Amino acid sequence: MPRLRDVPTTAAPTLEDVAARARVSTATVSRTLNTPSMVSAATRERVMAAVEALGYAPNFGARAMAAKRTNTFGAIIPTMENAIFARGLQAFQEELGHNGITLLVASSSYDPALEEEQIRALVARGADALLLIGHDRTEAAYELLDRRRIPYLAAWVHDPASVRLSIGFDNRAAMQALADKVLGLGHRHLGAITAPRAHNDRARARFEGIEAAMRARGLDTARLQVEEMAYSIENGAEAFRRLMARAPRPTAVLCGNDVFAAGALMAAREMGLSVPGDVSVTGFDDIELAGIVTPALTTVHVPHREMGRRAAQMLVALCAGADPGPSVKLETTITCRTSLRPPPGTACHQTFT
Amino acid sequence: MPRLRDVPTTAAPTLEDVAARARVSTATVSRTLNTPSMVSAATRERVMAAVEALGYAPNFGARAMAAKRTNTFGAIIPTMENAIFARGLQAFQEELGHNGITLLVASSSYDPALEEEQIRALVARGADALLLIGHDRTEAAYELLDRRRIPYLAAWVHDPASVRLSIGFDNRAAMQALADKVLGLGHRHLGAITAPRAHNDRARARFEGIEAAMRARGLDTARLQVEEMAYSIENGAEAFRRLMARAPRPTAVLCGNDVFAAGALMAAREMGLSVPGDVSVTGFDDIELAGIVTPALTTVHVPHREMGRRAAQMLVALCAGADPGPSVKLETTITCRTSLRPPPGTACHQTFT
DNA sequence: GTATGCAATGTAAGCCATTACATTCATCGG
DNA sequence: CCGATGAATGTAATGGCTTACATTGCATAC
Repeated sequence: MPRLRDVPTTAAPTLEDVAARARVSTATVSRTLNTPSMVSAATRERVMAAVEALGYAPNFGARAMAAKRTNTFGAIIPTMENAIFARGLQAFQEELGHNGITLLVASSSYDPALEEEQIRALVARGADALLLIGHDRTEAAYELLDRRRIPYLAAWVHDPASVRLSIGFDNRAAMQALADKVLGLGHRHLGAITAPRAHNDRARARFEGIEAAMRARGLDTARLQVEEMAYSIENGAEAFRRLMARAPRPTAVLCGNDVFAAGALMAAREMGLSVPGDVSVTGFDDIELAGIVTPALTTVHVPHREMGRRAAQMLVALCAGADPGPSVKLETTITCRTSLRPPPGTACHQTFT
Repeated sequence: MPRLRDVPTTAAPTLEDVAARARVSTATVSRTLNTPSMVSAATRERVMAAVEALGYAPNFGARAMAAKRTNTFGAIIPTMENAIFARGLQAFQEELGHNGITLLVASSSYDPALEEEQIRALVARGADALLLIGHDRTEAAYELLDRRRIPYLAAWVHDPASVRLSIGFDNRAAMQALADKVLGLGHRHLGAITAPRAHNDRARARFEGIEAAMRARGLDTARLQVEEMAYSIENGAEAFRRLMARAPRPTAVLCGNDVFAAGALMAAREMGLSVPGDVSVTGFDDIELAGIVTPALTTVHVPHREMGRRAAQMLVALCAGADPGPSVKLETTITCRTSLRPPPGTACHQTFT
């Protein structure tokens, strides 16, 4: 049986160890590491050699305590279980990386109390700034952030009514545009699958977008069949089944996101329903999944990467005391794939792209 | 235009502030928070009231420095871009939560140098223990961990040849079983899509599993067509296209994971190839995606949640100085869906479940 | 040659919580 | 009624780093 090499245990080397080895003061070592320009080239070399030899890595806690900043940002997203926030967050992280900033991520499970707790935890950990999703959170959370003057930014939303700095898109208008397209194809019996709207402004706005589209065409929003469930593929499937059991049966189901829509497609297949032959399905977000499922989803495309990148830039500016500029509104587009078509029984020559 | 409420800015309250307000010493406050049983009920109440009133949260850095532990574990996974590690990590995190431990996650992009850097960063941040994926990493990384006596655990692998503690499954045997099933159906021209094997023992083992299955049936492994690319849907599609251009064209493509397989299915559809009519495709991991794509993937099911949960238990034990037990080998199974069938031209009455 | 300024480096005061050790005080046995 | 005991609390050292301020030494200007 193989044996582990014996490695001598060593306490973590400290600044002092490095200083002793390089025969300088701890201040010089610190400067070499943080503001190299303040140190002569010869000294710098000697210090770096010592750092190298000792495998020195600064103790984070000590550094944070002394410097009062950590070069760490935090992000709290509702969930990591699906890819909805993955791409945006990836871009956010990359951009932070270019600025020498580390990202700490936490998830709140769409629960305001948990989000507040996570905010507290990240602040205690010394996060210099926070990226949050949407505007819906507890009063206490806002108070904490404002009291401590922690810069923060709400992403994934653009709500003209809010004073808080944000970067995102108009969820309501985006969904309204999609719903209008659906109605334009002749659909009159719509179903909607939405996430719980209580603490989720994005879900609320998207849902209102559907209602707005209907009202704009003089349709009674009471005709809209609704299922409200937590985001998940399985729930999307379940909600779809329920909608198909309603009377009148919807000819188009608008899903609050692509994950729901993927579940709906699965359920449709199981029920022997053809999409888009018997019923149309739309998504929202245009995550990778949307292009993979069969039929590929017609959905709202969101510029996730740009949102993440620019969010990072704004927060960095904010932290530096610079002007981050006003809230940013990004444009969404509708990505037309194959899951949306006119309702059954519509003349074939009708255009529907 | 709405205006922000004016919130009085306050520096973060410290232990001393709390102590002053509760008219006790800082030691008593600390004890109230960490070992409440050592404090009288009356004092405890007074202290907690002060904590509440001030919105006090202990400064993480200071605590880490004084206590020499952080109740924080770290995990470094190769990627967050797809769901491969999501479920296992979720379970890991949940189990840690039950033990009052916070999880910090970093990703290495399958790059050993970056992983080493991340390890260093997490250690500097005071991680009490680390969860790592696989056994392939730099000598320096191992040395660092051993020197500092940071408990760590390799997950997603079970390699009998390694001394290092691990929890996972036998990637080689699992893939061999699947490949054997494919060969058993009559396929003789196999294609493989693998992740870069250089620094990835899981990818290597899975690939060797295919070769082993072929050898066990007396087949020449030279007949195996290989494409090696980084994990991604698009790369899976590209690799599949290339394999289909080879002669002889494979009748079954074994993918290193479900993400590749999803890409392969997409490419097949674009090329007008029927799966599994013209060509079979298999995955690995059985992530949610596997059941969603059309056709649904035949793949290797991995007990991700159990792996995550037990990994947490082992690391917690290790940290407590208790015996974590030996390395754990988990069993995988083959999940049969519809993407695998005998090669075209095979008699129809043949069983292939 | 002296005054001046500046670059390079050193000294030491914090930052905030934990905890070993010291102190206080009430209770109990004898 | 005294000393011993132990629960409750306080005192102060400690940890590793940054940075304001102090010092040094050299080049430049006059």
